[in-house]
Amino acid sequence: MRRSDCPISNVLDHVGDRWSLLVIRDIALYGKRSFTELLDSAEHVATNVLTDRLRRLEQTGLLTRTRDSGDARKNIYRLTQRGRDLLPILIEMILWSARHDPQTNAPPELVRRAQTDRNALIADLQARIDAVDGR
Amino acid sequence: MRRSDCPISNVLDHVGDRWSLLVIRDIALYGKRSFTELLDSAEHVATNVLTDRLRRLEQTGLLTRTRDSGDARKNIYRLTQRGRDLLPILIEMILWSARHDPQTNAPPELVRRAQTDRNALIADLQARIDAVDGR
DNA sequence: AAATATAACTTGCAAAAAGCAAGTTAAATA
DNA sequence: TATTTAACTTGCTTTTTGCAAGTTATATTT
Repeated sequence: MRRSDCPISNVLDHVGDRWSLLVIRDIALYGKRSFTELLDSAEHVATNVLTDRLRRLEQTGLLTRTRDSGDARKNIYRLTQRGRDLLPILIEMILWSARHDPQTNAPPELVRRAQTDRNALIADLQARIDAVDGR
Repeated sequence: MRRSDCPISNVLDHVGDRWSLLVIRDIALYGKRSFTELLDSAEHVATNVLTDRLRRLEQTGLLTRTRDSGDARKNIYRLTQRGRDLLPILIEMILWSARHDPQTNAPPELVRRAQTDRNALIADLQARIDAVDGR
């Protein structure tokens, strides 16, 4: 499983594929929490791949799965603190694309705050996640 | 090729696999510049995969390939500005592992500077890359 | 000059992962 | 009761990865 003791390699062992960080993104930034919501993204992940990624992310402690108390068919996927702490990596990716690939739709206001007010932005985004999760 | 206009997805389209960012790491942080040096990492990438990743990273403008003037067998792989600008992402990955997986060998001094003196650290790392590349 | 070594691949093949469509099960809604 | 929805699961094909061996051009050693 773990390829080396390198901290970068370690992160890639968790989320170093084309889908895992998109799941994290959808939960962290778009407030998605259920399987069908996560399925419904512009990148069109296959159901079996999404099932697999959710299981792996749960197993490695990046998110939790609970049954919806209101609708027993639904699972609710929430980020753990480990998962929420991937936010800075997502932010840096947004900044990279904003700089080097302006065709992507990085929200200008978010980019501006990330550059001027990084820590406060991250705190705000964390707070928003907590709010959605009722914390 | 591009799955969506999302800036995060865009970065993953470039380096969203288990090897590309390790190549970037080895060039940016360990001063490696040739194929054999890049082969010789703890994670043991296969030659055909390394060849493929170098070609892709070159095609998407993250690095350049030139012949070594001293030894005509050697290629020299250097990061472009696009590639060097991935450094903040690598830094955040190191911080994540330092926090959540202390078994990894994140250099404590680098972690400390990343937390207290982020911009200066990144400038220093950039300068070191430039120095290796003779800029 | 000939033999050996090195750098950077390339090829072939088996195994793993991804992608796609269709099917399944349990729970909710009409 | 019939239909819809949520979350998978299965089967199958394509793509990617991993591993070992082979190739070509250049450099070094004898």
